[in-house]
Amino acid sequence: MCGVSTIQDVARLAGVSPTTAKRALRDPEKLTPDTLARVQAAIQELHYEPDVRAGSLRGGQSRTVGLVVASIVEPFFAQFARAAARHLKAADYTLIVSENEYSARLELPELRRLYGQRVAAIMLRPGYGDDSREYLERLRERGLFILEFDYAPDDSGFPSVVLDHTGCMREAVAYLHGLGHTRIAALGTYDPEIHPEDRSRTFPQAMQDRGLSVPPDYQRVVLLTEDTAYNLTHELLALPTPPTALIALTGTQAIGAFRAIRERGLSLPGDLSLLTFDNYPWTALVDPPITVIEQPVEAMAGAAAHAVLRALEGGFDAGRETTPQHAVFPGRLIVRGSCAPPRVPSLALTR
Amino acid sequence: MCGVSTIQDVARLAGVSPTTAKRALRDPEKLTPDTLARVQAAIQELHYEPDVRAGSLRGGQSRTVGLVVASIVEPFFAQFARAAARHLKAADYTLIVSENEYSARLELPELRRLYGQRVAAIMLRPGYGDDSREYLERLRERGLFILEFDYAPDDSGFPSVVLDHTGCMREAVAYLHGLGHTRIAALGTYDPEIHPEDRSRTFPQAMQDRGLSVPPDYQRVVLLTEDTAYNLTHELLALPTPPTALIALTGTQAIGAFRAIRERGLSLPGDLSLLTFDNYPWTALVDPPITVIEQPVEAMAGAAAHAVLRALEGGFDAGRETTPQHAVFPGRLIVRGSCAPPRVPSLALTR
DNA sequence: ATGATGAATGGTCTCGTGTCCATTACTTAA
DNA sequence: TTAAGTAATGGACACGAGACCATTCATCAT
Repeated sequence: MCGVSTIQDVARLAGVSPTTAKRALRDPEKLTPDTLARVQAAIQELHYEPDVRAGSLRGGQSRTVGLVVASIVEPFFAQFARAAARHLKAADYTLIVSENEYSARLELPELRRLYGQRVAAIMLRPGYGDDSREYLERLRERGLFILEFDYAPDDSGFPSVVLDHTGCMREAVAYLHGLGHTRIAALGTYDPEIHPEDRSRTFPQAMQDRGLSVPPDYQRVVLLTEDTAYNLTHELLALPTPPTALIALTGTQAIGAFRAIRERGLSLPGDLSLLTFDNYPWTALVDPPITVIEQPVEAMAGAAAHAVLRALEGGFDAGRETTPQHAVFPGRLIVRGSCAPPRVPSLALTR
Repeated sequence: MCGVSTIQDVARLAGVSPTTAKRALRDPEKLTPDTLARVQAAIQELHYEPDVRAGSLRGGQSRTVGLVVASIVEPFFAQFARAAARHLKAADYTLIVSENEYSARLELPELRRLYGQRVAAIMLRPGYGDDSREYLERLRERGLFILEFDYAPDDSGFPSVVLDHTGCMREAVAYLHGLGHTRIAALGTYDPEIHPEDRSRTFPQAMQDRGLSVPPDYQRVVLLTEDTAYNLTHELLALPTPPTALIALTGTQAIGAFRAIRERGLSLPGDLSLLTFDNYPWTALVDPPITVIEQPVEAMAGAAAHAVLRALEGGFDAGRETTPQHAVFPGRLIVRGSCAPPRVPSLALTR
């Protein structure tokens, strides 16, 4: 009873050839009812389960898809992973998840590992830097379907699924400006190498569209973590002319910002306005509840999964479209209580 | 340049046999420096990456470990997955994560999928019910190392890594009782089929140890989700003699409970005390900050990963210990502001 | 009665790698 | 110089399943 049973064992027990035995699983209608029953009984008795590794060895790629997120602890990515896994599971694909911590350097070994498993496709939140860029191209040449999500570099030749970061940023700035804010800071400034990320990148433009500008001393290049958001918030609020409104780029950043704001004894929204991306449950529970921009996570994950399935299942060159598809999803501003007009009339308005 | 390159291609390019070529990867010291250099150059040029599926086909099991969590969106499990993945990655194992939503019925297909991948071991938060019990036994007979974490059924013959649920529950009850509470409710009642979970199971005993009892109308069998915690909280607080203290069994439950409490216009800790498992960042941010029991997630995940590695790497029967190891980790009560003496002197004290 | 047809089943090769054994060349001691 | 020994390299096979082609047997039309 110990040890693994193969289709050979099943065949022997049922008194048929291996070829016939596996037909019981793949084209049952091709078999005599009697034979079918005998084979099925053998499968039952031996608890036979096909070895997908051996099966996929022939065809080249496995029924496996890699998902590289920045951090599985960030609920956005966890939700994304869950939803994508559900869709892929329904098509009998297995998802392998790994993390890159927003870094292309850490991402490279993950990609190698996934390729070692001969995944059929990779869904990737690209990390910062180009360390893995070349490798991704090579994977595509090797026939893998590569899809970027959450962030897609400008020059990316891969299909992508992203939030409408630009539109969301514009809406956030418009909302805060409409309340009277002019001294607005985002928790992180764009940097092509250290912090290339579309929310921070489009923030200055969103400000300019409203006739506003970002003071140089509001511009700090940081990473997307709770601690850096915490430190950055402290630094910004200690400036001679601190911002009157803060935009956190992720829910994790919002936690750091909220902590710092509370430590400084400032009250929301009286002393300061706070707005964040990601509608996490806790954002509605704190006092005041935080105004957020919600991402359609499920929809984006579904779109990503279906793009993968279309490329893999679909005919010959379904994955080789000449122009890669770029899907952009709208965010939704949910106004709660963390934003209000600034206390002191802004000087910038009189300029 | 298109297509996948194999060790054969490398060998051909380097002008050696496949056997020699792969020695460049496995025992480089066995080769002449000259040959080694030639092969390495070929590997570089072709960007050769071994196919782990083919490699593992021979040995039976793959360098792959399955992790079945209840919900990847629950930060406890996400953290666990991250930490376990790090340890396993260091030993060159790949982690495949899947979810069972606390249900053994949903778990069974997940186990089949993992076995189809011929994972070498499975780390499992067992679901409720015995649908998959028999299958797990069979996997063990097949040589897989099975480890349970977070929850281990009484009769489980598998090694396990769990929190000291009993001790934590006792500490929670002792703390609340020490404040004067006698009408304490846990958000969920033990049921062998629907809700077998150690926190709720040991709650009545923890109460009894203090001379307290759980009123029948506080006992409701529910699932571990935000919505059920929300509904249950509403129901409990609508009782003629509602509890004066609530214990949420998970951080997700705490969100539901907090929402319901706020909706009823009750204030913490004046009208009601709330205590929860899982020290999530937001619990310190709400008003009042919530008193929690923190789990040593990283340590538990590390212990689980090392148990797996010991069983897989270690000699012949390292994984076949006669008595399975059961590791129990202590929780830590972090007192914040959500618990206080009950407003009305409890009648139970005078009984 | 015979050839054609088609259903049911079996045989063989392939995938890419690891393991084991065989072979070659080259050194060293007698 | 030769036998023994060793370092370096090559060849054959196994792993488990899928793909494709071959074979057997019964049925049916001519």
